Amino acid sequence: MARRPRRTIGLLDARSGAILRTVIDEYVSSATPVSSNSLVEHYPLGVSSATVRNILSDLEVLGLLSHPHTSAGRVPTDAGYRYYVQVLADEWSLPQVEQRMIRHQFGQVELTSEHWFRLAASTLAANTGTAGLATTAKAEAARVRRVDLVTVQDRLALMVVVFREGTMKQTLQNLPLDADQEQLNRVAGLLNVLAVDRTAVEIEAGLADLPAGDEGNDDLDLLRLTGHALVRTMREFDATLIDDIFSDGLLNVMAAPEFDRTDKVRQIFAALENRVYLGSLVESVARAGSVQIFIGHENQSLEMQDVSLVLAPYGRIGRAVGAVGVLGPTRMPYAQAIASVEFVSDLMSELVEHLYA
Amino acid sequence: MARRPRRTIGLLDARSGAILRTVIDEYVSSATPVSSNSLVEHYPLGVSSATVRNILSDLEVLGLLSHPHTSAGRVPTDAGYRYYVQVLADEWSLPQVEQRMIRHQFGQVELTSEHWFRLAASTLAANTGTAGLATTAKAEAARVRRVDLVTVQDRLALMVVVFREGTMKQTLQNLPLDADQEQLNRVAGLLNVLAVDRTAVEIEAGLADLPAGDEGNDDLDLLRLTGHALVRTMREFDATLIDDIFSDGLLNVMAAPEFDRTDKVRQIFAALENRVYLGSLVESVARAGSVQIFIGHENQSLEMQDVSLVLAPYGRIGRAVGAVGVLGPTRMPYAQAIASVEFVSDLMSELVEHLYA
DNA sequence: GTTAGCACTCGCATAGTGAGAGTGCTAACC
DNA sequence: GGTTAGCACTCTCACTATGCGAGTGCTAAC
Repeated sequence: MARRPRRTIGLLDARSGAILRTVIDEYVSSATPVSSNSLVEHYPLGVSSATVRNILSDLEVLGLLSHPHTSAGRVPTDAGYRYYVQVLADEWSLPQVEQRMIRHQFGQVELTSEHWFRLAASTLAANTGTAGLATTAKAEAARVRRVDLVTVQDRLALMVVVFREGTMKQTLQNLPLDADQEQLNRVAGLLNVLAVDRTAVEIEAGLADLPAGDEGNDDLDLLRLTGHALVRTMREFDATLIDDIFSDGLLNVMAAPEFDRTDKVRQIFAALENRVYLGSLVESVARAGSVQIFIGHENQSLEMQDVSLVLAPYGRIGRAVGAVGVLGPTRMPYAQAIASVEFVSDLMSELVEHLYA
Repeated sequence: MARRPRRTIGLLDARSGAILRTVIDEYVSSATPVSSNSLVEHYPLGVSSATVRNILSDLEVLGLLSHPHTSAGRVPTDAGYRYYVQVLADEWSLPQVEQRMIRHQFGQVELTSEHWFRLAASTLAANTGTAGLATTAKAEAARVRRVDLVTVQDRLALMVVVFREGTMKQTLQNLPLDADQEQLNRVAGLLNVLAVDRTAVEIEAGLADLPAGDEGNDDLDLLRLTGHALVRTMREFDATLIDDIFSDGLLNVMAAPEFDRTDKVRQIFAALENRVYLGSLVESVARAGSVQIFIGHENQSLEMQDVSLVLAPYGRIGRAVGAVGVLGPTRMPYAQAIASVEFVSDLMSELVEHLYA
């Protein structure tokens, strides 16, 4: 339907765009299909409901809106939301007061990465009314910051590894001989020389270069043993897509009317447990290097067809990278979500920066 | 209604007890109200449905069964389940094959407490069709197994604490002066002398006994600083009721017909987030020293009125204690749940035993 | 291009109905 | 006295019918 030329935004002329935006804003806040009447009543559109109906009908033909049934109002489609976030959404940023408050909270909390993740998730949840997510930061290949060996029993030692990315792992290690803490300290010293700042591959190479034979040397034997255990631990860690994921506000999402039936809720939880898919999302967000939005059917994962994700990477691209974001119904306040996620991811990046000299 | 004396089990005569048990078994597996007819059809009771009806009616008067409405069958009440677990439930134990398989799995998994918790939770979930839970072990007052200090930046150090109970904590620590790793190693050595095997209170006392003044001594200053940070960390840890809780099989529970409405599901999650109440349960289970069952309304917590918990402590009473258990609808296979929880708690106790010389 | 007017569609709430399930009671039976 | 057959009674559930209200889509006039 060609109309007189107007300023167009994206594919739509200004008026159609404005109406689409209004429909989405209205639907996001009310959760009920939006009728032409309610639009002309609540917004100063300057046209009659009949005209609005014509436009709504056009938007439906374009696949941006849909119709639950004949006598119902309009509901945005995934494509509609996509157009909205791409073209229409007003720039929105967290109020300065909010920003200061969040910064303050991150300053107040104990200097522990776990606290940061939790705080990031809960901040996002609170600011968007959806579920907040935060994954731990991971590098392609983890590098050791420090290894320690602690006696537990005569022939059992605890190996504690701290990675440069901030995560820790502990494993128990059976020893072939009695070793006291003093000896373990010596071995740990050697192990640190071999391992600090190195990846699994590099450490393995270093182990191969150790003087061979020399069976009598207990320290060297223990070094080999614990070194290989360390490499195994690191391999396992490297193979993990997401080490840990923190979430908050899932109860928010459950309260949304689109999740009144339990099977929908189950999908969300199944989705969150699908580390493979989430891992691929985090990876793609890290590659993109900026906030990414996955709306409903755009998600490959079957469990995610009814939810949207807004994710942003944090950390240093190429080194340790994680993601923060929100998960909610496709009917989500995208502008706020994007702004909040961007803000928190910047904040997390600053914090991670601290952990690298 | 006095009848001729019979062998009575608990308060009920043998026949009434048998019928109550049958009703519960049937209801647990079918999830639909049990009618007098279905009982006489499916079980060799040797009496007519009319007689069964009389007995059911008596059991209802006693408050052990209830009636959704006139023309519906009977449903057990919380009191009915209580009587069942107390008096009626058949002894049940995990089949030997199961037991061996589970033992094997615990042997296969990497020697990391986190893996054990996850395995415990998933084992319980799989064996009972409900949600499996496992909390980390905690002592009244944590004792240090090892402390380490790692340089991060010139004036920023990472403190890694391993507790005897197996948990680890890490915090960042701002330093008043530049300190290289060598110096931190020296300080950490002193800190370990002061802290190993000690509680927060004891370490604080030790710090107070340090030679005063002597401002020029950097090592001593750092020792004081990190020592107090350590005490703070431990205090916070001691104040936490449950350090961490692992769960698995929540999707199982959601699939149960009693949780078809989302608001019921929300209650479960709210309940799991209620660390205070869960902590009090773990404590009471630890005090009791054996498996405890909390059925529906017996729970103080409002969110738990529709669920039952079967919990058992593991670890060494008086030292590190945690709990494993299952959470599900009150309509739960109690006998299996009790046996599974007991078995897994014994297994976890064995494993924890390993961590103490 | 816009708008008033109106017919049309469809969901939803309400009421009514019949079938079916299961109980509770009574009177007879052993 | 306990047990049982028989039957009336109650209540839910599924199904159908009905009317209302909401909202659209179309048409003809502006």
